[in-house]
Amino acid sequence: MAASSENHIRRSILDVTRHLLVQNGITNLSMRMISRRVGCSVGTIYFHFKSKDALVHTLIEEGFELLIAIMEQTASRTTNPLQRLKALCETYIQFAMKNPEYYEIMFMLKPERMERYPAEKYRRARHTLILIAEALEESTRRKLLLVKDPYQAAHLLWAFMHGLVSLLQARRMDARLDQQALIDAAIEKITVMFRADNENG
Amino acid sequence: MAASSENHIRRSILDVTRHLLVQNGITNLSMRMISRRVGCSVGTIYFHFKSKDALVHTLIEEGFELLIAIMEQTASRTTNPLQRLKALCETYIQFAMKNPEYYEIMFMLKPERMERYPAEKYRRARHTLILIAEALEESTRRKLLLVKDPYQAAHLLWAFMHGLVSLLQARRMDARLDQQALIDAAIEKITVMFRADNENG
Amino acid sequence: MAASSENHIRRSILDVTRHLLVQNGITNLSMRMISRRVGCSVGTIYFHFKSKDALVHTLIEEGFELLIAIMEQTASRTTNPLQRLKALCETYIQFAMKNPEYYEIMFMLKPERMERYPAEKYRRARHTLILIAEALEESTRRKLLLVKDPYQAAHLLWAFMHGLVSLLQARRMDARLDQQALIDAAIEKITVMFRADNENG
Amino acid sequence: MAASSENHIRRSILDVTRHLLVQNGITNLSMRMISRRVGCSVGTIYFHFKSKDALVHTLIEEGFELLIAIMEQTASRTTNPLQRLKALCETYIQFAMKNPEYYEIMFMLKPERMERYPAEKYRRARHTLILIAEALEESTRRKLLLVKDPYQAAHLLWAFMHGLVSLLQARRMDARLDQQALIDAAIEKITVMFRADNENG
DNA sequence: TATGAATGAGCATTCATTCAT
DNA sequence: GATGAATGAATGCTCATTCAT
Repeated sequence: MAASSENHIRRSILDVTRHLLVQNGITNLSMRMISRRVGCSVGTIYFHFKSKDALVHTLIEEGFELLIAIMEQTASRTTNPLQRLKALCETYIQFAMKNPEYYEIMFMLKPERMERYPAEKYRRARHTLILIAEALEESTRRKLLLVKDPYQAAHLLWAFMHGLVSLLQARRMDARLDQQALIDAAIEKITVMFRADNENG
Repeated sequence: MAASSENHIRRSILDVTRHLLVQNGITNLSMRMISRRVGCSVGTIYFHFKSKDALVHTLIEEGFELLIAIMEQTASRTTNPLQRLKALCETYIQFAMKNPEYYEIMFMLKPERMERYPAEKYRRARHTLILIAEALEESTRRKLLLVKDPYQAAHLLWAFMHGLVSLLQARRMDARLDQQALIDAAIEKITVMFRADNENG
Repeated sequence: MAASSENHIRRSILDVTRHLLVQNGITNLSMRMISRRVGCSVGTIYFHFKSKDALVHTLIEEGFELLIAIMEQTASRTTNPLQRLKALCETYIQFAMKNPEYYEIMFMLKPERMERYPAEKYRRARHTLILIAEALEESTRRKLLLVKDPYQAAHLLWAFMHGLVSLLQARRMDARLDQQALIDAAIEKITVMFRADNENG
Repeated sequence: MAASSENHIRRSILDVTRHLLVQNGITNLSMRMISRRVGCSVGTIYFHFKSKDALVHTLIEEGFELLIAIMEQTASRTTNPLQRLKALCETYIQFAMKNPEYYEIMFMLKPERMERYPAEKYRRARHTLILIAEALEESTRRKLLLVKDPYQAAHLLWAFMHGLVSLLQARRMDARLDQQALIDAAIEKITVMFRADNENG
């Protein structure tokens, strides 16, 4: 492609922003700081991105593209719906733990504090839920699980996973507990939760 | 009396702060704004609280006292451990949904961005986990559930509940789903998760 | 005398202020800090002193009273005018070095920055100069020195001493020089400066 | 050119700061006031100077460069050491009287109140003392004066001059005395102080 | 006498953003 | 494409002072 140098600095800005996001959180993110770290002027950032919000939007979009890509890849790799469910959950948690900065802006911002971040962008999260719901539904069809409302159930699984990763990332869980053991136990419980013989009404 | 009028403004400051916390989050919380809303000068806030941090600390402490109080009350009200477990979870979720501002400063701040908030205060959250762990353990003793590591299991339950309430509060779940139905379903799953005959490892 | 408790706290305020003055200088002196150190409320200070300025005025006055007292005592103790001159200079320097806080507010404040400090208070410094001028004049009369304008000469001596003590107090002189040796040398030079056979015009 | 307009405002900031320094002293110097007087925003000052301290540092450095430059120029102009000594003293006093704002930040701040002002900057004052000491030493070598410890003697002369200019600047000397006459008398005494036949120890 | 509560103006500093060049 | 210069509003916090009690 052409414009390689412009892409280079644009990419730098995005990457520096991501790193600063992990370190300082979104609220301590400043254009000045980004420019200093990138080694360009603030004006340059404004040339590539309309505003600070636009810069963060771009990262949010990138994050969702990345997450959806790996979730679909995972979904397509396994035909057994139960195994697929487990794999999807593992993929989600892995994504969150490996990309805390993406995860933060994708899932941990409150909408009322950033009305300016277009809601429609966040709705892409549903794609992930649909993949999970499909695995639940197919499992039910094949009598491997018994799930009445797969879409709602997908939300419950999401809640579980989200709670786990956000407490881990916030380092709020007892440090004496083994992190991987917790994740493994959680994933095991996920399949248990919807066992056919558990449904009781 | 003097005491009541002095308490009045102090209380006002705390309450206004809580409300602003829900609206704007902790990072958009400003002393000026609090004073404007309370109808006093900034200096007055500084008369009652040493600093912005001290003001937030007071709220954090209040929140934990409130949560622990109702959790213990709940725990003491029910002898059947399975019912107690359920009641504890309901109480926790209710607390979070009714007091989003307390919940935010208690459970949704990342430590690296609030080093100045004394860690020891946050450790009080463990009291809640211990109450849950005890219910799990007693249930196991009475063969109502089968939980190998009750403390770890309590963390898993906590993660589930935390994920649920934080996604609900952030309005990130599909609005077409009924909120109360989701909560009920979650609580039902919680007991299912540790059914005796589910343990397979 | 009666009013002992009131005097006690009043005295405390004055003494604490003096100590803070040495540590922080006049500009970092705050009513809050004084009250904290005294262990009373700010209001109490305002009961005893009309304002921060009035408090400092009181100290300035105290300082001048003290200085004038010891200068007069010194003057009255020695009849030989040359010895008296030397003793007066020694006394002045000693006062400055032992009471840096008094010295600061007495001699190191610029009038344009504190118009509110009544000039007439500062004029009391002239009493000191007159004692020195008298010693110079009497020395001249007795042909021990040759001083044409004793009052101007007193000002020169004052300048010398003031320069010495203020540079020493500000720790601006080379630390490798012995402080007492400098003072001794200065005092020696003072008598030399007005030797009869030095006058050449 | 661009360079001239950028320098223009930077220079304005420095000059306004100097003027405010004379009027109000360093402690009453505020960034707001500077910006108001310059006619720019506070942010602009912060664009040109990292902080208030950095701004003052720049002035301190400027002051020392100026003083050292004219002292060296004076030193190089006269070969006769006695005349050189006199000229150096005149130059020093002139500098102080003409640049009271530089003089204040260079010589009248107490170190405990300005720890942040790098000590190494102040040590440049010694250069001035060395020039004076050299003149004293050469005068002694040529038997024009008799000075045992020229470096200490230079400090004494400095003290004398510093006392004179700081009392004059603070307008603490009797206003009826002629200022220039005082300065002249002081300079005359300076040479007298170290006359060969005065040394008696 | 003494205090606790309150105020309003002030402080240094940082921020997202703009724009001529 | 990119920058340096500038802005105005915001931030947390401190200050001397007042006054009812």
